[in-house]
Amino acid sequence: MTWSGRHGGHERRGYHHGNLREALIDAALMLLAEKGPAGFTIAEAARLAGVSSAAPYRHFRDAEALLAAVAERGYLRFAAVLAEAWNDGRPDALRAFEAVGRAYLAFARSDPALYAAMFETHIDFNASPSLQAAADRAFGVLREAADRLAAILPKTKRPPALMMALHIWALSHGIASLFCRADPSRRKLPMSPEDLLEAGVLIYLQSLGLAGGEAKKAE
Amino acid sequence: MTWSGRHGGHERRGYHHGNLREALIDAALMLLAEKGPAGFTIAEAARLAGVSSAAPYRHFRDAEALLAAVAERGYLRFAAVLAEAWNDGRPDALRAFEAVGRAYLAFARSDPALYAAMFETHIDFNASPSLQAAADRAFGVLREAADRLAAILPKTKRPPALMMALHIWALSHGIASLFCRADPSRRKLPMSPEDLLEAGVLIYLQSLGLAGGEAKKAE
DNA sequence: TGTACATCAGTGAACGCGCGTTCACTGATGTAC
DNA sequence: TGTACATCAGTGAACGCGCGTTCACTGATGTAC
Repeated sequence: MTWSGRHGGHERRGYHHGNLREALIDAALMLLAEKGPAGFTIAEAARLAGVSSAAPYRHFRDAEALLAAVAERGYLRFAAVLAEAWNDGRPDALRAFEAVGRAYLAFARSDPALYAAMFETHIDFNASPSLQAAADRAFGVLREAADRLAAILPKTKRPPALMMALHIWALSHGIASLFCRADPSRRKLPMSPEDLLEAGVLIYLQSLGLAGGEAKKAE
Repeated sequence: MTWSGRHGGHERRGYHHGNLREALIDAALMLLAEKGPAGFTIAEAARLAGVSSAAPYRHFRDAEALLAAVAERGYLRFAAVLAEAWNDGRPDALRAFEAVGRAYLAFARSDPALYAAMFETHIDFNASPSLQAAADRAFGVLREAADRLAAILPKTKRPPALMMALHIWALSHGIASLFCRADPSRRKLPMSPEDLLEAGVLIYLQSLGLAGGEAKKAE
């Protein structure tokens, strides 16, 4: 496949690319998807973007900086996707919460390279405040949802909302990373990852006294 | 004992290395720990093992084959560690189950490079039957533990044991991979990963009707 | 309005380097007789 | 028991290649006046 240097409707006009930074992030993403983190090089990203191998250095100090930019974009999109699914807790906290879970898996599934760049690359979050902020924003959606859900649980059984958020995050990430991959390293599963996650979350929430009509019977 | 021990095992003795295959796996592991999957090369593994750069090709077709051998060793050790913690369900299923959880995290924590080679490298399990078997053996311990645990749950609330095993596996893996890393990409946590996992498992099992008694959640 | 100029994003050639891989070879080991 | 020989795990030199990075440069753009 050829990549003539066009990006998002911006026509390549000649000497100046116009949007090279974004084009390089796109290119890096394609390489990650194709060859994994080990097969990614700055030189090839430049080639994909249609510029000389020296050009990327105008925008990124080194390969790590480019990958951090990829991850940052990933977290921003991730936060947006989760927030949209949460929809401010509508129609009710539980259903919105489950929509968030499905959105989580859908994201990992539809863009595995991006997800891997976010969670499998060993990035130093401390090195980039904006990356840290983007990641925090994504987790913030989960945290907010857990808060709202905790509020409707009976007080006697209510655990710290932060812990709930961490449990749900870990379970979602575990399922995504074990069962949602596109490559042959994915584990086989006798059910859909979405069903597995939803069942797990329901069992978990029942224990916390979620009064969900048929979801829980009097003990 | 003579001045040159013949069966030292790790002693280089001249033209023939004697244990190069294992030495290369060791070397690969060190490199993975130091530089991550992207920084690993066959040439450097050979250098670390003290042989010429052509020598590894007597044992491994390419870098991927070496990494698969690393992962296979990892799964074998993992299975052994988990089986030891399970201890055939002693003293009782619940306590043994929690010991397995702790052993899971301890493994990920004490040997993050090995854990990463097993779960973050995108290996094709289908390409190597022995690798597949080793991985199956590790999951088999979890599966067996879930079976035994399910047996003591009230029939009305008992879910398929396979699903239980998958939930626990995903939760453990999620916590390990998010919060047990040794590098700066690890997320901060207001509690120990072990406590987080134990609390999550307890909440989950309570919902399945695990008889209360000692299984109280922390307030 | 036109023009001179500063700024900046790109070029392309160059460099040293280390990797993957092949090759004919060589030294050690085990074994048949 | 000794010896001849097959086998095999290593050597070391060689090669082509592509990467990372630097450098002086050049073309395009925006703007002050």
